[in-house]
Amino acid sequence: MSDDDAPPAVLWEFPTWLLLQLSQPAIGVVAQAIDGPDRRSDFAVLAALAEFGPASQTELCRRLHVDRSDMVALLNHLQADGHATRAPDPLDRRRNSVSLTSAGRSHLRRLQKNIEAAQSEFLEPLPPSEQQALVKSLQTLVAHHCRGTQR
Amino acid sequence: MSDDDAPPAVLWEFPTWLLLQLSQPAIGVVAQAIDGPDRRSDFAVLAALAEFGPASQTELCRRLHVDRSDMVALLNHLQADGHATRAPDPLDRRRNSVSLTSAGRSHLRRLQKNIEAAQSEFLEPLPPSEQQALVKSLQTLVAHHCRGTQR
DNA sequence: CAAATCTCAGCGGCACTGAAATTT
DNA sequence: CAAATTTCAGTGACGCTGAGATTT
Repeated sequence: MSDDDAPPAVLWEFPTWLLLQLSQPAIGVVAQAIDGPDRRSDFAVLAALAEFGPASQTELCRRLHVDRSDMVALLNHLQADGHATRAPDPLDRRRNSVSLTSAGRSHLRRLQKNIEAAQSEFLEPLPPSEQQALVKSLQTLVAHHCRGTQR
Repeated sequence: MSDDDAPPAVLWEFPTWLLLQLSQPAIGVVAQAIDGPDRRSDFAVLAALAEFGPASQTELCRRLHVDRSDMVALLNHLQADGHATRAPDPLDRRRNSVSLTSAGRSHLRRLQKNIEAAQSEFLEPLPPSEQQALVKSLQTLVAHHCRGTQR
């Protein structure tokens, strides 16, 4: 009987350990929600393009904390799926101007609905007041710890 | 001026995204605290052995949510460093009885002090009451989402 | 010329799978 | 025999680095 699978008590008090434990469920619940060949950051890229308009790859990297190399692969996929386009920026031809296609826009809407449902599912064990407080605390920590971690 | 590196507003409301953003800082602050060749799960293994006594590899996997293959590599390192030993379990010779050495025990003490400091640093942007509430909420989510995810 | 942007090749840690060897 | 345990080989996503090509 009993907790043969209980983790050491020390870990249970370490927020960084709890957080890492939750990474996998967080990835899983979202992966299940998007239920397709999409990478996890596809939605983030589409959302950034929708909110801020066409952007260079470097700007997307800055906004989303994604590595420049990974952004290349990400956009290769989005482009192959017809969700985004790359065009040389006439103002600075070193840059690619990345734009959302109309197919990409509707794909984004679909993804957003599913991912929002996944968020609710993820927070479901907490009462609403704790849900709000948790999100607020996480926002504070992200704002403090995720500053200029990209190049 | 202004927020040229602001993420899309939608993401900012997604707890799973916030959580994933915090993974890297969480890993970083702990990595800096242990400041050595230790893998991130070394401390967890040592703590489990200290709290529950000698255990089989499968039991450690269950407790720590670590894959059986990764546990092999983990113990190879701990054994090479003289922090843990493997001995065939006389009661069931399929099992290895993994034990903490005295060197491992003192290594654990040193690690724990440093990692506890890292936790404080990680939570430092939050007022103490929010720190407590956050840990409590994370514990609830882990308890709910991390059930039998191992084999 | 130096600096910025994009691309590609590759590395290392990590979570995981499948299969073999041993033992119950 | 089936099932459990450990081990190894290999896969794939991910974060990252270094170097080359192009443009400013």
